[in-house]
Amino acid sequence: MAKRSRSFKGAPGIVDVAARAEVSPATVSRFFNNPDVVKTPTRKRIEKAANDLGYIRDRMAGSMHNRFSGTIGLIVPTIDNAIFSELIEAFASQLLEHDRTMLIAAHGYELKREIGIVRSLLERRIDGIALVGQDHDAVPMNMLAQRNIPVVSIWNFDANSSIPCIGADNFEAGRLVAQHLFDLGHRNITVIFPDTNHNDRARDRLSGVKSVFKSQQLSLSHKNLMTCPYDIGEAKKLTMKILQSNRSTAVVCGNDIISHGVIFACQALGLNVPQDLSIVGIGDFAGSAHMEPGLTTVRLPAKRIGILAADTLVAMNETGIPPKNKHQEVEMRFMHRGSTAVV
Amino acid sequence: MAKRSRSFKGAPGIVDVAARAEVSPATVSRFFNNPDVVKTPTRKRIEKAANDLGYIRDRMAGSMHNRFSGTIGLIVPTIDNAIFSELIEAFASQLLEHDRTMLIAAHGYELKREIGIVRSLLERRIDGIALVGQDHDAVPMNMLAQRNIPVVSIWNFDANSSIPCIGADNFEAGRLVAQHLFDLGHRNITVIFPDTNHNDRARDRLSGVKSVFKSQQLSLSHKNLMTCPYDIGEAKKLTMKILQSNRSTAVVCGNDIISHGVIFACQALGLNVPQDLSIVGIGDFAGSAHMEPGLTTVRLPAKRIGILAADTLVAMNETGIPPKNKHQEVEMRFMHRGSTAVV
DNA sequence: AATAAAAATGCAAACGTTTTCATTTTAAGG
DNA sequence: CCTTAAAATGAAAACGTTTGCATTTTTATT
Repeated sequence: MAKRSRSFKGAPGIVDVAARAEVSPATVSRFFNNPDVVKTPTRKRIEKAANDLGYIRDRMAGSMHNRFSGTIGLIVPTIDNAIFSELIEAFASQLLEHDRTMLIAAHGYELKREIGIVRSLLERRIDGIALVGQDHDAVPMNMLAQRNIPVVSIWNFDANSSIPCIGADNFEAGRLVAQHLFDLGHRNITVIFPDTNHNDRARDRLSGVKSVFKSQQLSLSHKNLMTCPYDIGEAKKLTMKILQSNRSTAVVCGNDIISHGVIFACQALGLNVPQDLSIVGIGDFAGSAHMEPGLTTVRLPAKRIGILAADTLVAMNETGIPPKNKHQEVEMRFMHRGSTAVV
Repeated sequence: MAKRSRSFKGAPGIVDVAARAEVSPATVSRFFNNPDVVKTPTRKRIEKAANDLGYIRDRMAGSMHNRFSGTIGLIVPTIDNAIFSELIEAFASQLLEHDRTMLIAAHGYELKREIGIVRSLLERRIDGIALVGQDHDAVPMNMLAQRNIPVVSIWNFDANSSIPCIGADNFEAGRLVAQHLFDLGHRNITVIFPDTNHNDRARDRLSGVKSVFKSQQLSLSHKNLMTCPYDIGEAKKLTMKILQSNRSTAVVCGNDIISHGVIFACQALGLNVPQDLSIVGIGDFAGSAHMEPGLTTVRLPAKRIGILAADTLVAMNETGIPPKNKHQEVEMRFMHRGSTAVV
């Protein structure tokens, strides 16, 4: 029986391949990492040997030298929600293009959980990490900084962010939808937003909405500003309750999820959208374009953000460190659909 | 300057902690992996040293001995879709409970891509992997088998599956919704399903539907069996086209996504659901319960599947290998909501 | 208090690669 | 065909842990 160092574990190692190809392990390593430095005939032999043996390299072992693991982390508030799924998919696919893989975790909108997650990712030696938003605990940020791990903040654009960011201008998104309603003549407007604590995206959007109210000399009181979780059912329930006493002509929702709930609530109550009530969302998730009526909203290019984030992170650890353009803004698009009309 | 072997890289290593705590690296290692074998005072010293230094262990280095990396893979057809997001989130969270992390990738319903993905995951030394469905290319399955990597098939229950599986009886799901329509008196039924090639879930559901047709002596012809991708917009478009010439009283959809599209199509055409058309889906995704009308469907416990899958995989590499109950069936629930009515 | 057994710790050899440096082979130039 | 430079390969030392074995310390027993 030939010399098969690792065979008892079931898998051949680089030395097995080397032996079979009659070269040194070093050359096999080069074959995989830097193919053009090995002569063609040798290359062929190694390739054949590797195939015959079904060799799969152990990047982990390699990473002990490399300092790079080929794995990049992504932390999102939640996976189980249309909001981020497009982003996640795009990020993962683009990483695959770069021969990297994604390690993902969700903190469920509890920023404190991020510290444990970051630690766990760090223990697995990630080469970089993408974090949603700008609000983060100092502890994990320090862990990352101390280790010089490339970090990007995604989703929200902030020209003053200390770490590189890739995202859309959420203030502007909020401004756009609110202004749209005012332009249609609405003056009695209800605003339904998620909790803005530890959530810069929602906070910025709300600021944008408020800026329009202010410019119109209107007040946004407690009575017409409601808080609602990221859940269609909750949004629907809440809306059905407030619509009994509330005579608004329009609703601004902090995101499309809430909008869906509001629209369903109207349908349940027999209200006509947009004749009886105009509704706007932010995000343009799957379904928003096709529901009836179509939801007027702002399209945030989640896919593009995911791709840019992946590219940026990979570039950060391939080149030196910080990316040329530290703050990358992606364009939004206002989508005027059937859920809004003149008052 | 103290001896800091790895410090130039920015991060302290186990020997730095050992030096500071005045013990050997071996003891520090034990402190982390098997705390109860180290005496309390020593433990305290190590803990303090590790904290002072901000030490984060390098599991990768440890995995060179361990054979376990603490990382588990999940391959799904798609991330960007309500179908699997609940599953993914549950799987990831449960793994975190077990101090593992998830490596995830999507093949976009192209089974051939699974081979590259599996290879990539294997190179990262996953401890186990969960695959959606039973239809898989032989190549990746062999790679996994050769290496003795625990594998579970999730989503679909199949009592004869050669690998462990955790899922629901999709045949029964199809049977349930079709039978429901027949029980309501429907005889002219359109069936809209995703492509069943390389998709055992859809295939089994369709078989279930067909079994009802057969038992009712009805035929399911080309004319009333349509294929449609997993996309609300496509489903809506298709439905709007076929509803012009088609006088069915009910539609069976292969999944809730398609159902949503069908319902929106009806609303766009001014048809009343369920009076003019009854609609059933399968899955019970986010939104199905709250849309108007609520969608009659079958609830597949995605969360439970995710948790069970995580637990099973972890158990598989903690105990010996194969789980006690190789085939785990999770219960479904038929959800009768507003989208169906007597003809 | 002495001895045996058990518990805690240390030493040093792995784990499977990559990489530096040295050596051999090939190609180029005259 | 010989010399020199360049290209290809090999030998061996890392990388940061874990772990088997040996050694020391503690606890229990008489």
